[in-house]
Amino acid sequence: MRHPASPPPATSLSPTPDLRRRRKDARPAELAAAALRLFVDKGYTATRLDDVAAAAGVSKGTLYLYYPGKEALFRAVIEEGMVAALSLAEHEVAAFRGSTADLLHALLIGWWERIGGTPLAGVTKLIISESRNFPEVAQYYREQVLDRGRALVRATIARGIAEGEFRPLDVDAAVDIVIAPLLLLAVSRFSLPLATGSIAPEAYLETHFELLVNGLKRS
Amino acid sequence: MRHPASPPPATSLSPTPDLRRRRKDARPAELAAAALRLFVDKGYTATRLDDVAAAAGVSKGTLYLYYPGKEALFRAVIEEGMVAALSLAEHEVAAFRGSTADLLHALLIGWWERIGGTPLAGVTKLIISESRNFPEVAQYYREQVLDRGRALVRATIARGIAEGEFRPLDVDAAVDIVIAPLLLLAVSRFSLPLATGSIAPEAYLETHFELLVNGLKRS
Amino acid sequence: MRHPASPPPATSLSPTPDLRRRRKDARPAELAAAALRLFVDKGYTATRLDDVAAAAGVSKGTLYLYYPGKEALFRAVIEEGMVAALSLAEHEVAAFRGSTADLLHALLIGWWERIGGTPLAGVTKLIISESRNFPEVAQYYREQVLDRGRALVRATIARGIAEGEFRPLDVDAAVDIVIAPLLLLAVSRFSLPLATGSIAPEAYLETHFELLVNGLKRS
Amino acid sequence: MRHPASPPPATSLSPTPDLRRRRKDARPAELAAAALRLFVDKGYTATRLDDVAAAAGVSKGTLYLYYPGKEALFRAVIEEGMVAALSLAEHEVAAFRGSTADLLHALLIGWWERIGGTPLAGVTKLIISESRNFPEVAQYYREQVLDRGRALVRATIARGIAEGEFRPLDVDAAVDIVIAPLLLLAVSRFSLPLATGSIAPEAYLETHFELLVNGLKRS
DNA sequence: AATGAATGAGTTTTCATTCAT
DNA sequence: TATGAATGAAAACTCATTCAT
Repeated sequence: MRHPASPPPATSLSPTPDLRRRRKDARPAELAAAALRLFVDKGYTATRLDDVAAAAGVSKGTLYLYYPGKEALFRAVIEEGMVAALSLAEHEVAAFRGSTADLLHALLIGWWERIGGTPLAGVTKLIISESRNFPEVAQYYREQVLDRGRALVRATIARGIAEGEFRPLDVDAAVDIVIAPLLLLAVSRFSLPLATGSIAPEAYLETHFELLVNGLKRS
Repeated sequence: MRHPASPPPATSLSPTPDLRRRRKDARPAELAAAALRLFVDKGYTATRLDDVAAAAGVSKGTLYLYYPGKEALFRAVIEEGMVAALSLAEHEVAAFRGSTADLLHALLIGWWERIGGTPLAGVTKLIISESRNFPEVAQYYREQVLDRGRALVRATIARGIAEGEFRPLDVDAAVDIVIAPLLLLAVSRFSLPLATGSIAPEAYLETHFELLVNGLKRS
Repeated sequence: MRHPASPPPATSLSPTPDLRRRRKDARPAELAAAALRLFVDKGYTATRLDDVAAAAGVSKGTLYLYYPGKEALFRAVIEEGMVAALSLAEHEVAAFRGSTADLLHALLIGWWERIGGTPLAGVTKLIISESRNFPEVAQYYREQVLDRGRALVRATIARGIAEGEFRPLDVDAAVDIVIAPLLLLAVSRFSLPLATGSIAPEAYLETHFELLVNGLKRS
Repeated sequence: MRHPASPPPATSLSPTPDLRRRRKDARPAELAAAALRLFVDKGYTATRLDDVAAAAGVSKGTLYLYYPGKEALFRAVIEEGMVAALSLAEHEVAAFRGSTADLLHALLIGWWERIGGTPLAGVTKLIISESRNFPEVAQYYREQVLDRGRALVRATIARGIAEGEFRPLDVDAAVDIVIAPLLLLAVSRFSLPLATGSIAPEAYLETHFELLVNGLKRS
């Protein structure tokens, strides 16, 4: 604890209060979160910046204090959050001890908890809808999210084959079969129920896992 | 009334009446095809009717002779083609004689030939992107396309179980697992390669089928 | 008069009436004229395209049918009219027969009639005000208008010296002294009366000429 | 009340009070100088107060501590400096002893040294560009600067005529001819080289003077 | 039927001004 | 005094829709 006799240095040069500072620091993320919600719901072009501002509780002009324009806001929305979630998953896979089936199960559950069941899942719909209009952003997403996610699943399946737990098969194709239902589940949350005619996401994932493993497992 | 056997006299004021008639009859479909291409590529809101008209080789005003507005054009794009393809599939399934695995295989191949590999596949991306903005259209698509397609797959799996070819399992969830890779494949053609990192669609479908059956089949 | 038996060829392919065509052809010049008036009066930035459209009697959107944006309108305003007037003057100078003093007088009068006394004079104020904001346009104006105009005066003075009518002097500097009052007169019409405290432009030009010649003429 | 001989104790809460005071007193002039530079370069409307503040090294809010708004800043820019320079010239003319030609020469040189060659010359371009948007400011400038400057030249020419050094002529028109090249020279420094195609300002002024006098002087 | 010029409501973006700190 | 985050009115530009021809 600081000695009571020493007053805090009166820095007259930095009178900016903490409250304002904290607000300013949090703004970009708040704005991006509001934008994500609306972009995912209505699409990029159909979303008005007026609405984004209103959803974030600021005026239209304030948006431009933090992002130079609508497209920059879009980039921020795509390039945020997802990458952090992936890094976490990569560490977990590296540290996992147990059967490959359990690892695969952990991957599915982890995906749901940190991506599929969160607002981040909307990014999937957004990137599907807008990739043609933003090729560089799509490129970034592909390299930093899709390819890394696919590598994670590929390593897991390869591990299962190497250890004799899974039968030999076309690993790349299997990766797609693992991933496809996840992506559809994510997209379904923000559009039509393309997947999961009626069942809950958790049950859906369990069935997916069960089918997968019984298909992959050496009979 | 015109006599059926006598062709209309080709006056200089109405040259090539047949050609124009044929052209006129084909117009709506041509316009819808052009609109589909652009809607799928850029999204509904970002597509300008100017561009649709140009792509169809007509003037902007002409669009309004065939469709009352942009939204009507969108409805036409969604509500056309897909339903016909489904009816065909329904008849084929009903008439199929052979193992259920073969039927499932025929379904996947038929889907690719009549939907997945054609411009119609773009409707899938379009519905994902725009369903929130057009709830009634989404409702129509769900009932007339998704539900009927899912019913087809469900009947097939149920047939396999009933005949002892497949092991008993949660049929509804299995339907999703069957369908998800198809939808992702369709969407991938018009956005990012979400599925099929590198392999050809046909090989992708074969692997999907192989994995499915070895997972479904009683071991 | 056309023979009554020969009907005008019914070109069903070009139903565009002359009236509309004539209107469309005249539009760019009408818009540029309105823009010139407002740009000169208020300045480029302070002029609203809404006002330009209103002054031209069209809607805002119509402007964009003829010019891709505000800057293009500015370019058109600067790059039109002045050059044609200059070409005319160049021909007149080349064809002139008479004393150099008379030629100089004709130049001043001709300038007033075709530029200084017309709306074109406003371009001078406009280019002064905006040249820093539009370097390429300024470059064009300098080469196509200023330099050519200056060359005209220079040739005239050189002619006078060569024929012994004027005394030898620094021709380039003299050119500026000839031109400066003209430019100020033009600018004065659209801003403050920088020149011509009170007298009429014609009298102003006559005095300018008289002073010039009595300064140039061999005493 | 503070004793005049004892300087204020330099407390840690108000460091460098003298410097700050001096800074504070100089602020309005510093701000006006920065504003002049930018207004002249880009025009009044196209200049952002953000940029003025940045150029003066203060924050945007600080501007409003010294001027109530953008227009007030414009007024200050116009109404400062020029008047002082004129008063000086008026005194010099009144006290001048020598030939009228020498006086005229001194006027031209003095103008260049105290106005034409300094940032003040920019005011000329600014007034030309903006007079229509600020009629009262233009009125002030006309009365306090233009009319007084013109009176100075008029008195000089009249003196020459009265003393038999110049031939009789229309004095008002002659004033314009004297002034026009100066104004153009000033404007040229901040826009296109309307005057002085290539020569240096000093040589330009000397030629102007020589031409003028040889035109004014009794032959 | 077909055209395409014209419209004006709607959207993005800018910036003078305010005000809490 | 000084700051700079926040505002919102205003301006450039777009595009679905209309309609005279």
